[in-house]
Amino acid sequence: MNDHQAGLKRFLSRLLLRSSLSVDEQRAVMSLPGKVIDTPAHRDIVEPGDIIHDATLVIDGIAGRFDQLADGHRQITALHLPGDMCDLHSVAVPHAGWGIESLSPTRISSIPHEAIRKVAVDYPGVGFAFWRDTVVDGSVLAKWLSALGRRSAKSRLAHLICEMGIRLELNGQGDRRAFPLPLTQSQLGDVLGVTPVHLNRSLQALRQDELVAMNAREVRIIDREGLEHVAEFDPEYLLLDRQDKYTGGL
Amino acid sequence: MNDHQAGLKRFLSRLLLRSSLSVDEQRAVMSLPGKVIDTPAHRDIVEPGDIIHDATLVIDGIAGRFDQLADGHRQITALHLPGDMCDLHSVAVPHAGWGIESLSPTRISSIPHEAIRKVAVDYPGVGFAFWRDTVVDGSVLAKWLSALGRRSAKSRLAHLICEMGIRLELNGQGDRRAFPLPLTQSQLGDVLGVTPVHLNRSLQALRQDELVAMNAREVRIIDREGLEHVAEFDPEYLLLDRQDKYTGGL
DNA sequence: CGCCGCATTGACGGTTCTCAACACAGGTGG
DNA sequence: CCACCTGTGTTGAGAACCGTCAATGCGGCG
Repeated sequence: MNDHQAGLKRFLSRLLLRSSLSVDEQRAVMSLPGKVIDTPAHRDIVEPGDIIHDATLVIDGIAGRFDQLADGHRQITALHLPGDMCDLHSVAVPHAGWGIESLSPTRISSIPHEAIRKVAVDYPGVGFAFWRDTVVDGSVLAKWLSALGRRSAKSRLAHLICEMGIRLELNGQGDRRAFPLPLTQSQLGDVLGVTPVHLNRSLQALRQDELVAMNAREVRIIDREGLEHVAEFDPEYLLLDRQDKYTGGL
Repeated sequence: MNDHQAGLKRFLSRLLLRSSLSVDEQRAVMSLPGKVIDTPAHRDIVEPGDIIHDATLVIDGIAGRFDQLADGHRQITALHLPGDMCDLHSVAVPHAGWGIESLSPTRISSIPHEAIRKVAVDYPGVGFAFWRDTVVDGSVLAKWLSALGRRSAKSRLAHLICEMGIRLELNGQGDRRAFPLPLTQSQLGDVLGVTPVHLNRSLQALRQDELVAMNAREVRIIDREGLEHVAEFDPEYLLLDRQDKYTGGL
């Protein structure tokens, strides 16, 4: 199995987490074409304002969706792990108001919108799974918005660490108590809406409380329960159960 | 035409803004069933955690989607105007992690998911329009996230006022310089992630700068250009143009 | 070795929160 | 008609959170 197919397989697993797909439907997803591209860290994969014709599937590394302000400051609005289709929503809305950047060295597969659309139309169950995947993306976005509006930086950082643990565990990259997270403090600040300096201080507060030990490469959670308490973390918003049990199989 | 149909018509206009639909497809949307319900202000229409079987179409008034914290504080994550389907995404994900509340006295129509799903499957173009509508919702969410992370309260308030002007103008409720906005300062604070006290002070700053005059019922923008400058407002994220020109008509 | 990006620390200032008080309008019951 | 109540808007003072600026240390890499 080549890298592109390995990425598709992870993407398919992600879909199957929330949607039932028949063998035919699964085969249709697995037969999507794509071109593998390697990028170093800190590169823009999609520039804000582009009109795009291909979706970006993360095979390895971490990518970020961001919004850019006039002064050049960035707010990262989503983190994308291996198996995530960064901009599945771009299939419906090709005019990118956002950008995508590689946060760590990243291997991606570029998949033509046209092929994705054809699968969605030919297999309504897959189309529904795509729609649902977009909704999951929005659910995470809403939770981040709520955290940014109502929680302290320390609590937001704890929340993000809890979330990344669950998502990476699902991907088979470590488990929820210890996992790789190759992000700089500056990038974490761009996610959480704080400056690098303040992120550093928030992190030290978590270390001081003996909740977590982490560096630029990996996270070790010392007291998961305590961390979840600081974060008020409830993984429900990640929608980890089958959603189609309520929708007549679609 | 009854109220339910009037609401559907506005919803259809919203879809047509971004997606082309054939006469048959439009008729399918207009034939969706629904039950009209009136609610006073400050009522929960959907409780967080519910499993829901009907989507909520706003016919009149303003509704808000919110996330609730352990201490009872709310963060409003979306505002829904007449013609908006509050929780179209619930068709794909019926397990609500969010809640919906009426912010002003509101008339809604409750539309069975089942009917919406059937239309989406029978008419792939409509299904695609639904998906696209969900993406627009996410685009606004991302812009709000970015504002919350990177802008001052004053700038965020200015941004929200600019956005509401455009959205209400599209609805035929006033124009972008003067429009009804029946929200309390406390509710605006819940949208912008600030306390009512600080929202009041941010608003006074805008009044001081002679940018806007507003009360609990309506907004009059005195200097739209100045306001957009404070907000760094660019309406692109509202995706007001036809998106299907890039997607082969879907 | 020297360079560069990143983590860390300190001092200071601005933004926003909390707590508290008061004004005002609309609605309700006497 | 008036007294009262409640929700909302407004203002002030002090504290907590977070940003800015600046300097230092540290590790990887040429």
